Amino acid sequence: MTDDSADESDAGRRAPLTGRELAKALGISQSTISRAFSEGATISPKMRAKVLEAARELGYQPNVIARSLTTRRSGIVGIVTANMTNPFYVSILQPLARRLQQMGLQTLLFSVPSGQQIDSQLPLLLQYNVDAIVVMTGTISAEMARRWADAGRLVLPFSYTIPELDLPSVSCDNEAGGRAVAQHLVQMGHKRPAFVGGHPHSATSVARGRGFAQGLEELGVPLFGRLDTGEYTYEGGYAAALELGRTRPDAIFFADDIMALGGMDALRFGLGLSVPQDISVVGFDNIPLAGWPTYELTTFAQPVEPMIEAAVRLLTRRDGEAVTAEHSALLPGTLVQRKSVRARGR
Amino acid sequence: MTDDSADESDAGRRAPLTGRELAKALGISQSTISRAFSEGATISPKMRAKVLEAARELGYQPNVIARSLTTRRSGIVGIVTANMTNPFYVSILQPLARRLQQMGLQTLLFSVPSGQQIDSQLPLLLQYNVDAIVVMTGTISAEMARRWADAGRLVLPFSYTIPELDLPSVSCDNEAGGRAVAQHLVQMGHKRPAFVGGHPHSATSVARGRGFAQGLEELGVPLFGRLDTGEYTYEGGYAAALELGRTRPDAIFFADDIMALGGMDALRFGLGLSVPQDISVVGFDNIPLAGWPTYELTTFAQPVEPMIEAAVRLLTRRDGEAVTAEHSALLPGTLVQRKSVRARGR
DNA sequence: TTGAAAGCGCTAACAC
DNA sequence: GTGTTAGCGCTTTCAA
Repeated sequence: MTDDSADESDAGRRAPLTGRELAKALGISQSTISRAFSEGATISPKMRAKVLEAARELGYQPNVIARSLTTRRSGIVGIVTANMTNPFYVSILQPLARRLQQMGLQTLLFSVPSGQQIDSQLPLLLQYNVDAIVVMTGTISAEMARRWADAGRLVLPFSYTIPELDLPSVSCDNEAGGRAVAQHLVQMGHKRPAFVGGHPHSATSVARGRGFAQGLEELGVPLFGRLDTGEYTYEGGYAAALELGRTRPDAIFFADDIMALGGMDALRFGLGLSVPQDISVVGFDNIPLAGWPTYELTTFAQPVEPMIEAAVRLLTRRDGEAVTAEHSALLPGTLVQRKSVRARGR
Repeated sequence: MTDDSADESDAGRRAPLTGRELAKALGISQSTISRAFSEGATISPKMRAKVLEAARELGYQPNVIARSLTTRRSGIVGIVTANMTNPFYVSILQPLARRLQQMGLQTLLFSVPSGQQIDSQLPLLLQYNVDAIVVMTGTISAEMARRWADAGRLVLPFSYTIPELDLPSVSCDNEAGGRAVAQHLVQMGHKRPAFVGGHPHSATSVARGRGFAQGLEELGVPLFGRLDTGEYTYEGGYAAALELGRTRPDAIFFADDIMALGGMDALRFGLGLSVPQDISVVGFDNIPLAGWPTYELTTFAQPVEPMIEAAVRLLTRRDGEAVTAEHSALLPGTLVQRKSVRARGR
């Protein structure tokens, strides 16, 4: 490569300052520099102040890559996600990344093709000495999960659970949510409530559906119909509503908002029905779109803030404390009533 | 730390295999292992096959952290973003991350508070030996940009430009887009077209507005009104439309879709106007929402796929080839006509 | 409390 | 082609 800077001082190309260089400049040893930057190291306050001062002045920052080579921790959290077309995940991702940053952790985004097992990709993340992974989607094999746990790494399913594995997880109380929706619909006089689920094997969808069905049963109202779209998308909700709507339920509970919005559009534009006059619609998540005036979707809100805080707490635990399924956070959500549900005459 | 595993074989906690261990197992030198995993290294095909075979069998993978310590490249691309509530950025982020993964690059997500200078955060990224950063938002000082360039790192503004700096960028031809919208609206007989911009100093907003104004001028139609929301949000668009709508333009061009959707809702629900009967609305980006039946928004589509490909091409350049502003990709978009624009009688 | 020295797992000259 | 050797910039014993 031809370098057109003549001078040897070479103001530009300068690599970042190393600890050794800073040490030399201060006439001390490199390990003292290291100690100045380590939390509980044995170093006099005076010396530390001096080092930090000089570091700030000369623009020295420890190289985290080199550090993680010895400590075997990188300060990086991997976030595994598939379906980012779903606004709910986005509304998680951004604040989660920001909170982690505040805690001095970085976020490695890992996107897997929807519905795919994430196992094959994980060794790659392990190579990066990723401290933990937050899994927002997909399944992970028991063996791979154990490999991570054994390496002292946390695998944290977020907003869903993998029932077979002894993993801590952070999620909303989906079953209670489904039940709350059932109670609300019955209370509003609905007689023919239907349910639209996502992927039929996803624990999330199952829990919401079960809570809903049980809630109805407890109140003596039969579940009028049920359909699984296979995936949480606008299009999936649209198609499901088109099919289910023809059977004339008086309310449909969708397992998430994005499907509910697709469903509302299908009912309105595909079937010519009016929401909520002809049929009530309820969603789950409470994404920003749900509050827009065109939709005014009644929905069960996931407690996003507390969920993120719970995740951050688990992710910033010090080593040595094993984190097991017992540390899971199952947080309560709240029903947000808007205008997509209407009282039915009795 | 107390270790409660009695046996010394210690089946669980086993650290990943190192290159040296693999070498010993094969009775060869560690550098041969390294060569087997390096693209253009001088190693016999036979030996390489043998090593890779053994590696697969024993589950060895090179430690990328250690590698990046010597090579000073990490295989990580930082993506700096602020406003992820905007679906457009999301629709970029996911495919971009996935394409980079395919190329063997990882994505470090970096979220900065909206509107903030990103300079302060960049040294942190540099610490991670991030090879390049894709900047989707915010501004960066000339000095910081130079520091990165000097360190052989690419700073790539995506979907926007920082005019003052000699940086390559990938973006849509915003000015041409604005002009195309102007032509379309005039052609459809509009006489009082208005413009709603985002941040008044953002190059993107300025270019779209300028193209629009020039397009109108060329066709002899005066710009009826103009407003800047200060940020690209639904709420911003809503408020702007409320204000601008009262002056009775016959069309509003919003500098992006999310503002346009907010605008449509404001016109409909806030002002009781009907779109497109009373007023036409045009957006920019073509996010998925724009195609939903409630909105059917006519919009200028950014060429997302080509933009991502262009970005990936720049990001995967081999070192040594300096990448300057001349390598910028300014890609043409297309007007997507839906139902939010209606012909006006002459 | 500080310094010296070893090593984390790899790449890259340099020999052979 | 392959082995040897010297680092990359840190953390962490071990002495002093």
